[in-house]
Amino acid sequence: MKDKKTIYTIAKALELSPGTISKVLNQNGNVSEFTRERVLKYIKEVGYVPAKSARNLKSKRTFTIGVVFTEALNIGLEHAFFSSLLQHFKSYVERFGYELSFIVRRLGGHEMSYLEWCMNKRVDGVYIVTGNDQDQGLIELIDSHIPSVSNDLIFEGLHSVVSDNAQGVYLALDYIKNDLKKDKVAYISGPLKAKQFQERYQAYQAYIKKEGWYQEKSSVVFTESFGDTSGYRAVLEMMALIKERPDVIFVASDDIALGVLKGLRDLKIHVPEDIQIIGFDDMPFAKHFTPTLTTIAQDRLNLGEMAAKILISKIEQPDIKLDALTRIPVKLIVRESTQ
Amino acid sequence: MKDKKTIYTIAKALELSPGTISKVLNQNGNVSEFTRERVLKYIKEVGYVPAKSARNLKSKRTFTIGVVFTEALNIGLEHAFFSSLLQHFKSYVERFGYELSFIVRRLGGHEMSYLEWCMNKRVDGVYIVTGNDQDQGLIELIDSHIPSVSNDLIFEGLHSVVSDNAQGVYLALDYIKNDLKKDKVAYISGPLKAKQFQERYQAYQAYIKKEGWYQEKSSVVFTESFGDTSGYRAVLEMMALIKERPDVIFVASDDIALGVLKGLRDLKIHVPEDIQIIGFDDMPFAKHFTPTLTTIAQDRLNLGEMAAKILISKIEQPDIKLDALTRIPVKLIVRESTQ
DNA sequence: TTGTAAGCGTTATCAT
DNA sequence: ATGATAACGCTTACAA
Repeated sequence: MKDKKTIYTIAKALELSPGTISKVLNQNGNVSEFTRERVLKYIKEVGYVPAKSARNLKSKRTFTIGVVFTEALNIGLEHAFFSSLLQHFKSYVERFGYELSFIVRRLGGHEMSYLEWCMNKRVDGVYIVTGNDQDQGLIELIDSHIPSVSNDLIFEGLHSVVSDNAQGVYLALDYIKNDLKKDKVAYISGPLKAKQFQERYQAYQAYIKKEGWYQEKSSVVFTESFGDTSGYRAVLEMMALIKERPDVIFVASDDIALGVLKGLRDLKIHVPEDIQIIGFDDMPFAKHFTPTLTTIAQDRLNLGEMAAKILISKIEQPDIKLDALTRIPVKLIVRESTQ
Repeated sequence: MKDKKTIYTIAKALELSPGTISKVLNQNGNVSEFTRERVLKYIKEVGYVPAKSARNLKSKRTFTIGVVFTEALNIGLEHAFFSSLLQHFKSYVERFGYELSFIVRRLGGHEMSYLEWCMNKRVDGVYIVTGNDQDQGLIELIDSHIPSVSNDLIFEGLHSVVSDNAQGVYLALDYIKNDLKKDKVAYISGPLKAKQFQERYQAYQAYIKKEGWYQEKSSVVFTESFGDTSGYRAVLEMMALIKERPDVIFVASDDIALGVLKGLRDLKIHVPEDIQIIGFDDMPFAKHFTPTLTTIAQDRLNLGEMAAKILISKIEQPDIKLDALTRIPVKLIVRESTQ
């Protein structure tokens, strides 16, 4: 086992002072190009890496980003869509030397708010993978001076990186119109308390209105919650109440669409022969549904990486101003549930 | 914003010395019960939490566990089964004040081995969610003095917490024999380079032999890899070569079983009418397969938590000896793919 | 351009 | 039982 290396041992080996080593490590201060090279070379040679704890202690920076993964759903990492965002975010920030730390509500026996936690841990920034916008603690956090970014919530004062929901809805509806040549469509939405479902619903309404497509009261159903069970209930309700059976049902998320598919199967309504289905998200499993699901693919890689990029720039260049909302384009993936 | 709290501010407020505060925080040293209570109460009141970086710097402990998530599969958090283990592990260790940090191979521009990383970060222990047992770097890490535990790999010198694979195989085969009343069975195995697949295969062989069940050469097929694509190929191969069509195919993992289901569908072989399928794992999506999958459920909660528990005790009581292998019972979940 | 030295907030070892 | 004080390994003025 190699013995412990510190800037002192390095300084001694190179007959320099610790301060100088520190300067080359932090690429600031004045160091001659020659010394710089020499130090860098030696460091690489012996595989030295600065002790984070010491650096953090002194510099008040931790190179750590706090992650908010809402506990409402309480499935955390098991949720495929958000895990995927997190995965991409993580890979990106790691390239810049940051690491992630999940924000936990209790530390050392003391129950604490998000903000308290972040201040105690001295995270450099906060990444909200998914959160609950009713959560006062979250709002307090967002309103604080700590840089933050979200891949989910959208609201005042928070920088969000989200999919272009309106574009997604138009893509789906254009496809129904131009390729499927249908115009009797129904819509199953997630709960409107989520801003993203609001956006999708508004776009849907706008499109329908513009095209003057047939709609009846039950052509739109809102689910109570987010999972497939909600979708199952919603489609049963819709089929029970609707007068003219739609040609296509557009479902606001794949999770919900999974339940819709199941509901239709139980009703002996065939997909895509009797009714065609289009989802939204392209969650990893959508391609394994039976039938495989046509859907609007969110660009998870881009969502996660863009959020990472923005957060890092907010941390490292606090002065530059950024737009509060970044939209990531989506695209249509055609599979078996439409034809 | 409350002002920053340190043991100094606390000491001052309570008219004590910083050292005393430190002592009560660390439950060691001599502090009168009275002072203890007083400090504890005050700390809770103002929501103080020790600055980790300072503590780490001084104590050489980080209360951090390094996580190895093999890069071979390269899907990391997106893999539902392992994410789930990680999630449970995480929840458990957090209750004891530990946090997780993913082991990354390059830090600050320097490419490094697992062991180097762990030493530099000074993690207290290592958790291998999933790893590649060919990986020299991993082996070096395991052989080091750093406490470690695995939920996947099994080998010399490593403490593993894994499912009782043999029990799982017996459960499935007993079910086939006693409930399904069948005895013409085939087996699709994952690659034997994974120890867990070895165990399952051995148990299968032993059972078949004991019962004297019919087997031909193609009654067992090994996939090349882990995903559903492998399963698809394997079942096509099996169906092409096998002489007497089996009543039941037992598949060594749900991931692979997904592909098997798809393969059979393409072959117009109905499940469960023509052939019944039993998987292994009970990954979160198995209940959404079409048909839903009968499978051997691994107890993910228990696997993750037991690994956590063991690792913490190895860290905190290095002297006590533990068995090198902990088996977690599995159970049979009957769904639509058998009848 | 480089060296010196004072912290950063803890813990741990001595004194008291 | 409590209080001073010296590390821990780094950053950052400031001095040389």
